[in-house]
Amino acid sequence: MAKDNDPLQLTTIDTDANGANLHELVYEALAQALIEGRIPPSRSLSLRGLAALLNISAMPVRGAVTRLMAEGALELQKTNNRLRVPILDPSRLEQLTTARLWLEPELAARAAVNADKALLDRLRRDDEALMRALSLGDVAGYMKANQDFHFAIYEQSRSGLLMDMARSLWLKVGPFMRVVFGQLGTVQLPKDHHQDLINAMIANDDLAARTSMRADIAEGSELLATALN
Amino acid sequence: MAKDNDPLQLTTIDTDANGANLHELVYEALAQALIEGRIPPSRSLSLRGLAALLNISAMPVRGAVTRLMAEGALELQKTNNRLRVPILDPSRLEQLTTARLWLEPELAARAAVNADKALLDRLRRDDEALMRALSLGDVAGYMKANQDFHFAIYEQSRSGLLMDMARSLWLKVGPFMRVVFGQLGTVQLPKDHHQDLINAMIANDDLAARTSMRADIAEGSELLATALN
DNA sequence: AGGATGTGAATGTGATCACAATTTTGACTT
DNA sequence: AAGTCAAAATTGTGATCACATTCACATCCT
Repeated sequence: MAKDNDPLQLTTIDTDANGANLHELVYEALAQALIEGRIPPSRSLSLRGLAALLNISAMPVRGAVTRLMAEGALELQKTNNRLRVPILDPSRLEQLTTARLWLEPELAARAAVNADKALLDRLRRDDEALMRALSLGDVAGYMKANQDFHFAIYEQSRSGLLMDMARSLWLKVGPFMRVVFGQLGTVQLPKDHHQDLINAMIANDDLAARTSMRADIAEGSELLATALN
Repeated sequence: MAKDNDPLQLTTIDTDANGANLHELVYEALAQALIEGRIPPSRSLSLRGLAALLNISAMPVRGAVTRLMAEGALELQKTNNRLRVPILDPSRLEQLTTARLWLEPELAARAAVNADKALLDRLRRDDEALMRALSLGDVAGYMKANQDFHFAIYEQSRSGLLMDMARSLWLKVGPFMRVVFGQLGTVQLPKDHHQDLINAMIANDDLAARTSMRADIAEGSELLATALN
């Protein structure tokens, strides 16, 4: 049954007063939880359990989970029919990193061309939130602020298909980033490239944006790789 | 209701004598149909229609279609609740091409390192089938042989995650490739780079594999771009 | 005749039930 | 007290039903 002290902190589903479908809302809630690392890899989920947690039927949860399994963010272990976050073995991590190291610099370069004042305001705000979380030792807050920062940029690229690919990659790394970053503590988390990225956006310098983003991803992935091997 | 003369030619679902789930089989049948371009962009599908076509309930079809919508291979038009292949506008095609031009050469390079005799045999067989289809003016046969050729290589890369990304991209181009290639006729379809790819695999030359694959994708995408603009 | 209109069919979505397979549990045995 | 085994609860999957919305088409009115 549903635990009251739920560590997942799923966004409460607004059953009515919303145009979207229910399974869409469930998907977004679960996806956000995965990206922010609120679903630990060890945790085993169940359709009915999640449904009870959200006070809805199991049906929309099934749809949402099906989608997440389709993009490899969740998997159903065939041996024991258990729903889990797929283990990030070295090979998987290497492929994920390779893809991110190409895709996200590309998105940053495209965003630099389109950058405007609204983006800069948002980036500065997200960066402040990130630094604040770092000083407070708040890993969860760091994860969320970091995601906001990155996807504010990707959004500006106006390349929805590539951005969706990036989001799908974040879905798979999120849970493990959370674990590793929690082990390391906020002091060691990457942050130095964010100012470079902001500067690149100000100057509409796509080349600088590309290299800065690449450095940012490389640093974060390095932490993951050393911790997981 | 189900038309008897069904142009989709969905693989008949083997209800029993199979370990996999039903919605998994439906997914594979639909995905294969999309990649081979047997589902024209104009065609509107329905859950119950497909279910009747396969002599099963609408439930597994729902699961399969949900997955395909998740990866952007199908979409549900919000205005009229109709299930269709998403239109490949110029922006979408550009992003798709950009992604393929990075991803698939990378997969080819990895495959070249692992290439063995079994792969070469399979590539030669697929290439023969491709040439045969070309000479017969059989666009559908060309699509299938071309897919077999490419994914035999990608399989050899032993990079499942990246290969899945590639498959997801093919899902989105397939229907439009079929249309455009049908308009052009088999004479103009790309084929010259396949022998280069085979040679690169023989020599375990990852660099040559990368450039040949890039040329192959570029040529095919060029045809698409000129036809769709 | 041509356009508005209303009725029935078909759509995706969600809930509920049934079922086989698995896990967990709890009582019983040694 | 520890191991064993059967009963009960839980799992994902699939079928069936209900419902609001939308589409298609025949009908009617002007």
